[in-house]
Amino acid sequence: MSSSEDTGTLGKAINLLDLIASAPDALRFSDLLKLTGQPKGSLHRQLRHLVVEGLVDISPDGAYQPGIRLLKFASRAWARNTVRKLAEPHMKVLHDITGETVHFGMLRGAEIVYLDKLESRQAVRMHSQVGNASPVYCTGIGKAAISCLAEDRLADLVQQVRFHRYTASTITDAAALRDALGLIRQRGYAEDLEEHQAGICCVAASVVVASQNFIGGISVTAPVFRAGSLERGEWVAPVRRAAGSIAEDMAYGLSPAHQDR
Amino acid sequence: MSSSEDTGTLGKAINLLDLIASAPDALRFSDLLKLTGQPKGSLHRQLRHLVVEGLVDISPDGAYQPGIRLLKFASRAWARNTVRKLAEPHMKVLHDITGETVHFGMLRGAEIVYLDKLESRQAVRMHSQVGNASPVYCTGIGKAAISCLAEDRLADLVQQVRFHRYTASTITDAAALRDALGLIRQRGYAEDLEEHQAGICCVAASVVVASQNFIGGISVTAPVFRAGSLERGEWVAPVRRAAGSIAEDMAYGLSPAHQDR
DNA sequence: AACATGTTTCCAAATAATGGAACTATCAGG
DNA sequence: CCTGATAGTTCCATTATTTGGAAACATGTT
Repeated sequence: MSSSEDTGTLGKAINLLDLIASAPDALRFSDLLKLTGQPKGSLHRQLRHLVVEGLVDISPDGAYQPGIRLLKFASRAWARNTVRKLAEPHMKVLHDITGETVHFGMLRGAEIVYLDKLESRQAVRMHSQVGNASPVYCTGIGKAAISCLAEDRLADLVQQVRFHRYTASTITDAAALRDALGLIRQRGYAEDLEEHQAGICCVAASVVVASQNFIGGISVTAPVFRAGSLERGEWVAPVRRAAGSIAEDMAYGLSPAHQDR
Repeated sequence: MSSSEDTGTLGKAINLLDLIASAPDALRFSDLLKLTGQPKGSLHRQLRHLVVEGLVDISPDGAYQPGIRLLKFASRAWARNTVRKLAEPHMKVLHDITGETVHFGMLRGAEIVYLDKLESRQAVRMHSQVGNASPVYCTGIGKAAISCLAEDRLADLVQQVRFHRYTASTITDAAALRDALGLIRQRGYAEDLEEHQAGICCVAASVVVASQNFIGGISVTAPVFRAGSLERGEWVAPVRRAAGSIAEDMAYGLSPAHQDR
């Protein structure tokens, strides 16, 4: 099918895990049976394997949900991630300038995965955002990131997107998305004006380092009452500067000249 | 071997992932070759599958590390985890009483995985603890948790443990661990007196709900200069109370229908 | 240029996954 | 207490996948 390499048994298992992780509600065996269309025997075996390995847990009411063993893996993934470490100081600078929430994320499939977040008040729990995956078409970082893709890859990606109307302003079709991307390319930055969450908007710029196959972005997010067009206008330059610095560090800091550890 | 069920291909892949995630340094292909003892062909294929699935990323210098796709999975696992949600208010109470860092974690294999953390100052990044896995024998929660195990299961677990001396006070053999557990059972709470990190100690109590196969604990952690025997003595009752409340909520709150497994 | 080290590809043999069907458990209603 | 419906589990011959040795390929070193 389409462009995905075959990963055999593992791929099937992870697809199942993804299904369980992506579902809005907890799924029972029979829900999964319908969703996957697999025979009972196969599905049951796959689930048992996932459960034994700790990638899936069975909740007290018999529903399947992502397992807590994943926390350990993710904790290591985050701690090791060089890109994130490298971006951190630039996020701080941007955060100091704007005083608003700063996000850093990267493209993964047709979603943006948030790698880090800096918030003025640390009231909101970190896990509520880091690791979260949001659709490309309704986030500033998402649109900024894919505006840099080559046409063939963009076409592939757009085809994968399943549009969902989160708010009245959400982009809900490919044509509108392409229009938006045109404007973003022209301006050099992206905005999300309450397209994902009502009352929240952001200014974002892409961070793309072709040599490392990295496609992502950085953004400043704020509630609408603190982010009128005036404020957003003031954020554009700092956001772009931060994005540029991160890309530069990535391209430069990790070249042959630099020694690791 | 020993007591683990067979999970075929998936199990092998996840073992490999665990190896990559658990290593203190980034591993290259040949490191993994030595560690796993597998033939090149097989290892390469397994790694490729993990990489394609996003469970493993290849860093710019060619080393393998846990993939950022795991962040998404873990983020969901954390958000969905009913036990954690249920424990949160009791953690808050304990945190208000003591003013010190509160941890909540559960047993997974021979390790304690931290499910949540409340800190007076949110200076330390959350991912630095949540999802972290620490050995049972040198953490308060770990010792409290396993002090409640039945003898046969405890024996199994102790056999899995590979003791490592983190500090001068670390328990480094099974006999000493069993002694410590005896005292913990007698007292009804556990302490970690700089056994994992120099300068850090904690008071912990177990949270065990047999009907839900949950084994874990809650703890108050502080630097030694703020946690003398006087202060620790004052924490014992609140910690035990919090542990008891969580266990109670778990036993009552979640079972309209009694499930067995 | 020759070598050592690290990585990828290939394919017949060995092994594991597949999925249909039969079986068991649980529950609601009469 | 029985009956049928829904949910979950086990079994096993067939089929597809993983396995691992060997050889090719790449890259950096003396």
